[in-house]
Amino acid sequence: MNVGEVAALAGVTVRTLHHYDRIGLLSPSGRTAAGYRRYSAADLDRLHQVLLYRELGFPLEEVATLLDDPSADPAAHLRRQHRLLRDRLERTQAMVAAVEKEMEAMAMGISLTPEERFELFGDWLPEEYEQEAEERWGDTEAWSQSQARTRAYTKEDWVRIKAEGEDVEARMAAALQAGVAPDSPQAMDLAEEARQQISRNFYDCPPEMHAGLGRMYVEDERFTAHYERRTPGLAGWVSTAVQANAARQGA
Amino acid sequence: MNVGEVAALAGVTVRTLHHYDRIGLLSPSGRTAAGYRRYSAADLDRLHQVLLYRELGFPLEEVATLLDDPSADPAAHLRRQHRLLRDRLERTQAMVAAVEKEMEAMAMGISLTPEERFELFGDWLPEEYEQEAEERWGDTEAWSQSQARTRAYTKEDWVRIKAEGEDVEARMAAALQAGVAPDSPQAMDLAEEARQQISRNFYDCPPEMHAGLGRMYVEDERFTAHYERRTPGLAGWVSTAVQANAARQGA
DNA sequence: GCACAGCCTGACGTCGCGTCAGGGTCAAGC
DNA sequence: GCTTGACCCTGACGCGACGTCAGGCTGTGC
Repeated sequence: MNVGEVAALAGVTVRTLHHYDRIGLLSPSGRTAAGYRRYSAADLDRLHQVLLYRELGFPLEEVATLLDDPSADPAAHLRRQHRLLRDRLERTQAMVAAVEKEMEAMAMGISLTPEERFELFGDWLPEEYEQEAEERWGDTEAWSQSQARTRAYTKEDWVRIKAEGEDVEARMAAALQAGVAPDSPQAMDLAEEARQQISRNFYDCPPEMHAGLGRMYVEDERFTAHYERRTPGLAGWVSTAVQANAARQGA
Repeated sequence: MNVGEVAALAGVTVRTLHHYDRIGLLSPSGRTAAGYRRYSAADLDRLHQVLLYRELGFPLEEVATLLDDPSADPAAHLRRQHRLLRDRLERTQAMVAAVEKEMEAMAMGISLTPEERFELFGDWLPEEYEQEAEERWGDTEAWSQSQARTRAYTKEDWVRIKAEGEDVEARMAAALQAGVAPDSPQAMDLAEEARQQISRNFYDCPPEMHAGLGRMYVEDERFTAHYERRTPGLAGWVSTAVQANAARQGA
């Protein structure tokens, strides 16, 4: 792909891509004879990561070191991005609540003190700090353990993990065909097994998050197709089971 | 207050305040004989607005015109901030969902297409655009009408509005003392009346938002005190009634 | 074969501050 | 009354992440 196409796809300007090339953050993997930049699928992948981290407030130099860190596999990036995004979500919710509070205070004729108003800004570590905390977290045992966990997978590990996943999926398909209701305890147990498998092998997946994934299984055709290829109706069955299981866990 | 104190309170640097002074965005209302900047409560108020709009991605110059616009009263700013924050909330939720989708895709061995990955960035109007849309919205009839609505209040209007609020509160207190259950239809009707009053006189307050306010009545001592001063137990009663009413409306 | 969109490389401009430098101010303690 | 150390002032330069020309080459549809 040429710069213009990439820029349009990613929602950035051509100048931005030039800039990323110049500073070595994202150099296209090829050039035409005339010197035109040519971006590969892998380049797009990297650009995606860059834009995510950039939106999360990281300076570009920092982004480069993050992405070039050989000890960070894709799963590690996803985990970090997920955590940072959830932090941001919390912060935004707090700000919405604060504004609603002010609205209500106005309607009731109460006036808030400056301290109350600045609460959000005061004890808020600006986004730069997030990465600092992130770096510190990065050195913690739990983190590096979980990181080491996925990184240390050998080819055989992957085969085993794949097989585990296959196994649960097959048992779900069998249950569906045997007429087991997706909100039955048996189905929920299978869903729970799948959840724990994800948590063990990939990333921490609390019930609430698993419920979100369950919804996606029927909303996103890619995932629907994955299940439907095995057995028609399986996507919906798994989706319901996963959500029922999450509800059972109190999510 | 001196610059240092203000900076500490607001979570910004002294240099930032100097900068805002230089560009005329926020000039302290006074100086000491020695030239020290002295910030009043009104200055703090303005700083608060500045920081909010800044965090929402507005360039400082834009912030200045927004805040100096004589046709925008405090309520108008709150409404705008509320809308922008809710947009941001939605966007962040979408990003969280996207990352979770990628995590799951990885676990399932599916790989997403670049188009899917860039969806978020593609059709997303970067925050600058928000203000543009905002400005366009700003010229729409509905908006200027509602803006004119609050701005046009005379002193008598305020007295009337205050009286309206007093009236509903008094009837709520009476209901409480008469032993009316806060989740009874009668209580919910009073809550609904209060909600419509807010929507009429101040800002659009859908049931869902009203429910959030209801929670605040018991969580925030300022609002709790407002109700408890009138009648002990009223804060909790109103809170329950408001939330029950919101639930009744399907929120 | 030519118009016109798209690509290239400098190079300078901008925004929102960070970071000195060089010097006055103020409250506390001796 | 004098020092000391924290706090304040005004320039002035620097920086990150691009925006915005300028001047010139490339690729394609008619």
